[in-house]
Amino acid sequence: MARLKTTSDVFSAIGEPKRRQLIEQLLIRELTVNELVQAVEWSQPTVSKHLGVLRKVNIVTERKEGKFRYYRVRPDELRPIQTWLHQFEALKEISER
Amino acid sequence: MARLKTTSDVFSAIGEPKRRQLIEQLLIRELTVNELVQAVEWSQPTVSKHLGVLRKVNIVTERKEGKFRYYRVRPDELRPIQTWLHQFEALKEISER
DNA sequence: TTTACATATTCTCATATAGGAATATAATAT
DNA sequence: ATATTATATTCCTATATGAGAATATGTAAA
Repeated sequence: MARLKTTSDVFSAIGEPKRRQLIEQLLIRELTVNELVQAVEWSQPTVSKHLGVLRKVNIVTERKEGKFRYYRVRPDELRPIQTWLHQFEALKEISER
Repeated sequence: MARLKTTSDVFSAIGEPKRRQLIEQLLIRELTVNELVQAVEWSQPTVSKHLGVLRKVNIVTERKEGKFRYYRVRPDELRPIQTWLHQFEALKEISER
C-alpha cells in the first residue's frame, strides 16, 4: 500500500505548511486567489491547488463575484482538531509521572 | 519538487490517522510496542515505524526496561497545534459575515 | 551457549502528492 | 468578435512516504 490522501480529512489537510500559511492569510478577511498569490508569492496554480484541497475538506469556501473568487476561512471546520486535542488536557496534570 | 517529510513537524506527524490512533492508545498509560501492536492490530514494524515518527517530533518518549520499551505521550508537545488553532477563536464570532 | 522474545531497521514497491509548464475555462473589457 | 484577466485543471516528473518482508539488534531465559 501507499500513502493516504491529504484531502481525506482536516488533519492531513493542515499538515502541509503552505496550506496553513494560506489559512493564516485568510484570517482577517476574504481574499481573491490573486491577492493570495501576491501575499505568499507562489505561482497561481500552486495557490489554486492548495485552495482546492482546503475546499474539499471545507476549511475554506469560495464566493464568486464576476471573474473573481473570494476565499474565506471557516474556523468551525477546525473544530475536530480542537476536539481531538482536548483529550490531552486532562493528561497534562499527570504529565510528570 | 515533491512532498515534505511527515517527520518535519508536529502538524504533519499527526496528519496520519494511524499515528493519531497510536497517540490515543497511549492516553491512559504508557505501553510497550507489543501492547500497542495487540491493541491496534497492525504489524510490529508498522507500529515501530510510526512510533519512530512520533518520537522524532517528540510527541512520544521511550523508556527502556529490559527488553521492553515503554512509550508514553508528551501532551505538551501538541501545544503548537493548540496555539495555532487559537488564532481562530476570535474569528468564530464574526464567522457569520 | 543456544533459544526465544521484543523491537528496530533495511529493502523494495506501489502510490500520492507538490510543483512547474501548459492549457482550459470563464468573465470582462475593447 | 477579440483580447485580456482571473482562476482552475491537466500533464509531467521528482520525491516522500506507508506497508510488507526480511533481517538486524538487544535482552532474557533455558
